[in-house]
Amino acid sequence: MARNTITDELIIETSARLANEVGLDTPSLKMIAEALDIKSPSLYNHFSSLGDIKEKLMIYGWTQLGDYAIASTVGVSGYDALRKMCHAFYEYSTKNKGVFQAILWYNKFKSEEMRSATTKIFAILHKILEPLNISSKNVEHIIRTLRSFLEGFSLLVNNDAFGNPLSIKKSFDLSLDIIIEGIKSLEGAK
Amino acid sequence: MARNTITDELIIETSARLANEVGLDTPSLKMIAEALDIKSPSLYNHFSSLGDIKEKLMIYGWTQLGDYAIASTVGVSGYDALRKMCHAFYEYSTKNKGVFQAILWYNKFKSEEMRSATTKIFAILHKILEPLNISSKNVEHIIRTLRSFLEGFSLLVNNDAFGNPLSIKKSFDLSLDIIIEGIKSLEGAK
DNA sequence: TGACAAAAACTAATCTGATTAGTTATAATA
DNA sequence: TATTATAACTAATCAGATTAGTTTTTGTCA
Repeated sequence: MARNTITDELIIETSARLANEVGLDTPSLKMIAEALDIKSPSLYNHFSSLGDIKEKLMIYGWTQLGDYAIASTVGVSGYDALRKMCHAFYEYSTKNKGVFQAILWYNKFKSEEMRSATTKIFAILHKILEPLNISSKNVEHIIRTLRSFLEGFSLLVNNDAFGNPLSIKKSFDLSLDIIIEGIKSLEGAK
Repeated sequence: MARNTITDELIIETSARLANEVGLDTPSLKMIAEALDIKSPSLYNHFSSLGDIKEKLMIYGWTQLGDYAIASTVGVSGYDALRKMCHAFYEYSTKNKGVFQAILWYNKFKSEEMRSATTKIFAILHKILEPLNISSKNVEHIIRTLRSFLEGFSLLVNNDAFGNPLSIKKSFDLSLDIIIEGIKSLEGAK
């Protein structure tokens, strides 16, 4: 062993902070190294490339986002829990823009590590949705609907893609109303 | 004037093709120049930087996507038109992955050119939604819902972010059902 | 028709940042 | 205390974007 002040975790946390401050594409090995007070080639003792760091950042992000979303559902259930979780997702994504950018690169088939970083949050989503009288074959589809909306909305907000005259919060709440009412009426009709 | 075989448009079209083939982040000035059979510094006679090219690609993408989406609604109206337009959006986005990646960078406040590239499609969306008995103050919010869902879903598909056991087409159609039913029931209740 | 001026292409050079090679220092452990 | 693996360092390489300066082309106008 040798000087072990700098851990892999510390590097990822530092990269996350920098990415949130300046955007994901911007932090270079140089910036990360400087923030840690080492020289950039030393980072190769921990990661194989800048791309590798970004990938680990994605996994770190999913884990954090998952924990945060799950924590938000404590003590509630049903559609209330679903709403809380969506709000938590949105909050995390817009307060951690750089990490969220990394999260968007998620590719289910890339590695076991990636899949497992998202297992928990999917399991909780299932637990929330299953008692709601939704046909089990539709639960999986509905999770895709929610995910698409949440990632899309957060991305648009982070990019200032919405015109400003209209409240973003109202758009988000109304969107959730629409989706939840849509689920109810569709499943009621079944 | 001088040798005018290579136009700005040709450069953007070539970049679009390359981006769709290898991903937006990948095409370098070198690749673009090689595809056009010129040297990379010559590109600076047309664009100020690689970032500039990507921005023009975004505008090109929004224009193409807009035209394609609008064309899809010819001869239909109401929720049918809405569905067609959504399908067209999805189709374009997943068949032009690189350009779609650029489209995601859209920032409403960045330039007049960008705003105007999206004016047409928003105008048509308004025309479709307004006769549907939706309160006018909600039309704008609902457009945000749709946009979020469409961009999010396409992004997830392009990244192979969905597990495969389940049909993506069914997810998309069910999602549209949910959103449309949600709009109806919400507006009916008003 | 022929010379000019603007535009576009070229080559050569610079700069930055990622990555690799090879060396040195440190800390755990036997 | 000597060994050894690891992590950090410096120096070097490489690639790609960008800039500087030069040459070529072509539409235009006298």
